[in-house]
Amino acid sequence: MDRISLNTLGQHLQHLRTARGWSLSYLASEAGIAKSNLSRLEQGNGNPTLDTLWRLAVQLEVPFGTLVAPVTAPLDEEGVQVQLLDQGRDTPPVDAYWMRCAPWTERRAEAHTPGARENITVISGHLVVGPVDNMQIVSTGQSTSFAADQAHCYRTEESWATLLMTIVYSGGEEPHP
Amino acid sequence: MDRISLNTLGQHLQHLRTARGWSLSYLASEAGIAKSNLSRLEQGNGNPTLDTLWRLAVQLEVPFGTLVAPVTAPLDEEGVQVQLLDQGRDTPPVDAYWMRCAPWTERRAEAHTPGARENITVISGHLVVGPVDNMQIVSTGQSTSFAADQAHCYRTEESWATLLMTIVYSGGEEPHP
DNA sequence: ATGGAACGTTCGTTATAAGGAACGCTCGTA
DNA sequence: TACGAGCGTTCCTTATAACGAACGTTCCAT
Repeated sequence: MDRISLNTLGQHLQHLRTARGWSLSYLASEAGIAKSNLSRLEQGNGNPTLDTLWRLAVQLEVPFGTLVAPVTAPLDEEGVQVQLLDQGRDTPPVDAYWMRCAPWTERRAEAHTPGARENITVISGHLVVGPVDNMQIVSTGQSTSFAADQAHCYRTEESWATLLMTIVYSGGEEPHP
Repeated sequence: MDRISLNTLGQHLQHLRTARGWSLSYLASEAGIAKSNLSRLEQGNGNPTLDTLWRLAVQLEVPFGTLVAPVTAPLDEEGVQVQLLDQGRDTPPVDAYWMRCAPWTERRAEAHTPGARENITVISGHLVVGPVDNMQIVSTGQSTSFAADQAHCYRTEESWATLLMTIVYSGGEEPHP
């Protein structure tokens, strides 16, 4: 938990509150917390408990994660943004990601667990993706699927690319043994 | 914040931890919190700070809200939750959705614009989906694709189903003319 | 002008979440 | 059998989040 996250939480809280035309005192009172508490949070200091967050989320009628969720995906490593969307823990386990790549970038990924497969659907732009010895071009709206239990790679050309990716771990094996 | 929420948080934490085959001591140490703290949380007592929740979410590689999410998320009247994830406005335009369906529910959808296709990837559970005269079963981790310029349908059986869906509008036609 | 009410902030106090050192327990292993 | 390593739990202590009563503002209504 760093200062940046706390700042975004504060800004987010204040935005949600003022968007409703509510005063700080009013929100604090309705949520059942001290206004000094809320004041500190909006300033980006403090480290609220789950109880406090919960009361605020209920009062603002906002899904819980929204209070803390960064405005945009924060991770930018070499022009690639990745955000975990959801995880399925049935058999097989499935991880779902949203991913955005800048033009002319390449992201290499190590092999996942044996039998794992990846599924790609391109939302905008196009990219070249797959096992390093068998990469394919995937255009806007298209999907592809490949074995991910070997080194693989995502590469963009002249345009940005946005895509959904799922990793399917075979036969109920755990992704993080 | 009531006792029930704390219990579900505890159960959720414990499930995520054991699913990875991690010991309580290990997770606490990796996340940088005292194991007494984690122990208390898993028992459904305590009221963690955002810092503590954050460290656990990062270590478990779980989206933040997931830790706290209620067992039964709010559903619309038909037992189906839909959330727009992203929109691509290249050619062709693409809409990306996350979708969750309760057991034994059926959602009918009208035809989209001519040439539109839908792409489904199942994250957990399984469902029967496609044009009403040609529906297919799709299991966890699998994908399918079908013409969406005719009436189509999503149907679950005995289990919940979570999926990613993309709608691809053909030839640059706008989804909402 | 002047009182009152509401606003957001600051500060000392109190409640409590997090930390850390025990404990009893179950395993393998010598 | 005895030992050590690791497990999860239970205390007690310490750090700190939440509270509540101030405070200085602003802005109306008197």
